[in-house]
Amino acid sequence: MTVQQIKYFLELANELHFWKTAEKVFVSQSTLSRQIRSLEDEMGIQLFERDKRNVKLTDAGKFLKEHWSTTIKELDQIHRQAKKIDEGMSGFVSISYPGSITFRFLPKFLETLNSNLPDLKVELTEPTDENHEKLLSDYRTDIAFSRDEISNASIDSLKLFSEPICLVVPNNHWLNKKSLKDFNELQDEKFIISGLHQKTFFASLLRNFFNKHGFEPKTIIESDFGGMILNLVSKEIGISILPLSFKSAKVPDVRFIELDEEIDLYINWRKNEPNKTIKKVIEYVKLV
Amino acid sequence: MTVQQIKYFLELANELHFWKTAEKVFVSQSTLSRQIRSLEDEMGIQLFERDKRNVKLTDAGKFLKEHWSTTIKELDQIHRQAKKIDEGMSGFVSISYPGSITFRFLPKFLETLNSNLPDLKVELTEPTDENHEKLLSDYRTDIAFSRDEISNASIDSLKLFSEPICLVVPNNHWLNKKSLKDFNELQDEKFIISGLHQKTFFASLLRNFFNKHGFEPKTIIESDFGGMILNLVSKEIGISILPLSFKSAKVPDVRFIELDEEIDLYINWRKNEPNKTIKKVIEYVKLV
DNA sequence: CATGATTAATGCGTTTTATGCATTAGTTGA
DNA sequence: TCAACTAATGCATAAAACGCATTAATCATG
Repeated sequence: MTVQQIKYFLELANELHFWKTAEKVFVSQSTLSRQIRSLEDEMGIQLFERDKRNVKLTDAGKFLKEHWSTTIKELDQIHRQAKKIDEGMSGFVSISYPGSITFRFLPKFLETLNSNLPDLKVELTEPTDENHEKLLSDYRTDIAFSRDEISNASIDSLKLFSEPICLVVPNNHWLNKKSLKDFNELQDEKFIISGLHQKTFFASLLRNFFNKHGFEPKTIIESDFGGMILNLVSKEIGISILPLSFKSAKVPDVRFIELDEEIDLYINWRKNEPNKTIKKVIEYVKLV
Repeated sequence: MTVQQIKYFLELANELHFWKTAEKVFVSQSTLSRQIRSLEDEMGIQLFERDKRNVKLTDAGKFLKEHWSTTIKELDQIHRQAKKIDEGMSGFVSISYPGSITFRFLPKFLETLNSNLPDLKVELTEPTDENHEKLLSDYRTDIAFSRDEISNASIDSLKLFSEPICLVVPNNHWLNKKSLKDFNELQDEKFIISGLHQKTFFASLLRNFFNKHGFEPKTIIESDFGGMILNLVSKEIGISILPLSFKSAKVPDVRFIELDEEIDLYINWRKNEPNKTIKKVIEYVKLV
């Protein structure tokens, strides 16, 4: 049994047509036919019911389609990770991060990393709705920066720093730290913030913050993208609340007013990570 | 890449000696050498560091040893289950059960099953320390009878029946239902029961029961095996507490005195089980 | 109902890969 | 330095993979 045969099977299970599948996997129809037959013989299990016209999965075939799909995905991830280990400092590492560190922490860290490990490639992803635990356990990322702390027995976490969250206002806005006595003074302001119904950590933090101050913002634009938000604020379309890190984006005509709330940044990685390159990258993170 | 190559790799990873491994997997040393080299070339990963004398796993090799071990075990389980589905009513089903149903429910059920599905083989296991969830999710069992209810999102459970737990005493023992006013009357009795420190459900039930009656038994023999316990009681070595099902064992010179506590029996199976034979067996269980 | 279109299975020749015997080449230990 | 041990390789043979051409079975259509 070869991994290739399993992949032929999975493709045929989707397509249920030998000719079409053969084209898709770049072999002749007769080769595909024989490979599937060979697989059935070796396992002693009939995978498809078929005649000259119809191809159908058997019950066992349906079962294997489901489970082999998972297994092949896992194998691909394992092999990719093994390749990463083999390549070491000349390979690559996957890092996921929240948008809010785009302008300060992350560039500094990547600069440090590049100086010390110039041959190491970095794959950056800014996940939108996957959770970090799954990204790490599936080897889709090797290091996950997050704003919330992850409590999971198979993941190690470390808090890197805290920073204030800020009101973000246009330069000539009437508001400054000294003049803000009560949040209800802002009830006429237009807000450009994350949708408060969302499940992200930052949305949750905003909900808690507003509840604490007994305040309900008038949201006119919902967005998660800090760069976009900063630009809209500078054009005086509305005001926002973002972590102080965004100040480093140096968008003109925008002021940051620190609030009495802080937000953290955590680094997370798989417990007992065997990959020495990832371990070294984590050490460099701690140095930033 | 073939499954066989991965198995060669895993065996060599354990043995770290080509000649010895080749013997174990029934191929020549040169075949093994070429198969491992072929695997390394195809993956573009060095798995072993070796010269003419020493064989050592690389870091990537160590990683793959760990993960491929798991993957191969899963594949074997998947294939076994697929075979089971393919064979249907002429195949086999795995059932795990607690010892306490050996003498009544289980024989009746197996009789029913054999009458209706005479070509179906049944594999019975009485697990000692594995938990049912894992046995089911790993396809090591298809149906798990348990005394405790399993709350798990991927397992369906059904309560089959309740029965009293009983004091089990020798025939000529002074004790009977009417004469037992207070459990402390038994403080001089010698008990033959499960070790109360154990993590089994029945041990837990016994602990709770004794605590409720403010009683601490004088345990002289710790055993989980009902058959053994019954024999020892009949020889007047001590008394015990067991579910009423054991009465059907018809061990002579033993009496069962029902207590005011009941114990349940549950049947558990994988949620959304695709195997029609297992589904049918579950239906027969409900008929008993 | 006959015929043509469609498609999975199979015959056959060629190419590629796997296998094991024999041998080489490198690494120790005495 | 030499012998013992063992992974890698040369080589001949067997087995498997592959694709072209064809067969055989299943419909849809006229």
